[in-house]
Amino acid sequence: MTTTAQQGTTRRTPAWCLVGRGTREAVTVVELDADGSELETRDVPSAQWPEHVRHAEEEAGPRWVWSDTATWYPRLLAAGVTVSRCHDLRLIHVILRHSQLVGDAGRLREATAWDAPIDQALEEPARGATLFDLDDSSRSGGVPHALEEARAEFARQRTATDGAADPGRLRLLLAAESAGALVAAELHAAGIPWDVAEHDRILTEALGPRPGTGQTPSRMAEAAAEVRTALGDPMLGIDSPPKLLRALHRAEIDVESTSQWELMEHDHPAIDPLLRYKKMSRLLAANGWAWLEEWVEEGRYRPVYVPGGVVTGRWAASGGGALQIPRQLRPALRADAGWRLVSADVSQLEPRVLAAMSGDRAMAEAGADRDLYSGIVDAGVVETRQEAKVGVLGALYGGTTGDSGRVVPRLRRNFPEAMRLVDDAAATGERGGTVSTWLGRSSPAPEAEWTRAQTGANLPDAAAREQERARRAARDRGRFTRNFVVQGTAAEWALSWLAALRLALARFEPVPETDAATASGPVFAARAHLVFFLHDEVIVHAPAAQAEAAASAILSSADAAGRLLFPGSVVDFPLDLTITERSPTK
DNA sequence: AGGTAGAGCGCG
DNA sequence: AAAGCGCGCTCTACCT
Repeated sequence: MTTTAQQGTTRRTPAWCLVGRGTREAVTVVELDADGSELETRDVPSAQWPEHVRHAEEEAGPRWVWSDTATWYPRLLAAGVTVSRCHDLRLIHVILRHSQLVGDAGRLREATAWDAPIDQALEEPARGATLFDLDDSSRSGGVPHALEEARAEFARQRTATDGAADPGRLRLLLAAESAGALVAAELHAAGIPWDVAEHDRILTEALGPRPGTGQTPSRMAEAAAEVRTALGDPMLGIDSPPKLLRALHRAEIDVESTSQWELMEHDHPAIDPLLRYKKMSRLLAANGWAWLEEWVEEGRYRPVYVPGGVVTGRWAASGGGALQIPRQLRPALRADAGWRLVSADVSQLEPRVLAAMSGDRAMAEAGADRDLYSGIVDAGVVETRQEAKVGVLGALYGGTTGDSGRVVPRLRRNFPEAMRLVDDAAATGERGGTVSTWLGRSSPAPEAEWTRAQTGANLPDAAAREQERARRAARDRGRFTRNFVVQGTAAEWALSWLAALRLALARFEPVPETDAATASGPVFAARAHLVFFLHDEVIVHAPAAQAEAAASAILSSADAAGRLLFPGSVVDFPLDLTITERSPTK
């Protein structure tokens, strides 16, 4: 146990610092030993709280326990303070409440304020605002920020975790989830460096020059005119699917919907301009000039990331469609002068995760040190890389038709352990059961309506229609649980990767702040930092001199994540990594 | 007028 | 070519 001398007395450094809103205008900090016993409690005036945290970080680097990272951490970041680790009570509550690894969840399973769905709009702390300007109901859907409630919840969570079937595994998940919450707040604070001029250039090239308000860009208007001419309907409202569908039928184009994949199968002079129009219309609506004005400020795009926003454990995002930035606009993501973007994505993360979870040696070998799909071809399982890809995706998603349906049986013969794992997960889901990820995040129980339909369909007098509907619902749920175990474990791998990476980057020596990067704020203008995360992909914004070191950190963090989750596994997680000034379109 | 469902399409 | 999983966002149609 580390000790520090302070004012003549010897003090044990805390393993945990539980913080909560205390008395008026103060944050109460309860320092706890590793075993949870209290060392010291103090009130810190809220104005001095960031300084207190900075000091504690330098001294011991405790794990900060707080109600909700999205509430507490932005205030520290705004004051230029980062923390190494935390325990996010809100996110962890959700995991523990549902996890199959937790035998006796006690009161965690009861509906409480900790379960309230949160208002996902992360509020910027107003200038000079303190935690005391927030009452519990003002955001986070009523998650309690007061000390006593946080303390009681933390105790419940510790009991549940200590008594879990595999506490070590679960603790990894809780730590990774919390680290993700820190990353999410940091990504928002730093912002994505966004080149407005480049974005405008891409829009102008694709759509024509920016039109006046309410006007259609010229190239879109031209395509629309071509469509109307080709369909012989000069007044056609192309943006209305029902009207468009009727016009297509009048022109004897036999489609059931107006979606592009169906249109593409037909040969008619209206099709090409229509597809071009749709593409342009989408770009304009989702990421046009209005988007640019709304979302990019001082060269930074700051989406709100929502850790734990997806049942599988993936993040969601709100604000400008952060997870759907079209490839076309990737070049607008550009490093500041003198800085670089270090981009990395994992090749075939989900199938590799499946190989590791199931211990399928043949699948691990197919991916060893190379493209997994090519490896499946080389192993003689299928003829082409495309077949391998479609087959593997079919295995993960539950595809039964077309090429994927044809290839999956071959995968089942060649990769029996991997296929058994996903097939079992599907079977469990079809029965209404619960499945869990590698680290213990469990799937939600079926809706009452789903269960009712299954029970009803089993009654002797059930109508054939009812039975068919119930069977379809069962298969739908089976595909969901099949994918849940893999998608969810891949999310755990990615969180572990992020967690290791942010700690590695935090150890980089600060550089003198450059004018260029000051838009990222006091913490991030002085060293390499994460600016983007998308399921299996990260981008680090780094001073040119730190770019190589950042690349190494990304690689070694991926390695560490693999070893942490799957000790002894032969499965590797290769990255595609580039150092550029401008993000490549790929 | 205002809320919501569905279509459609972007991302992994 | 999509299919089979998970999302968010914008638009229109349709409801109260």
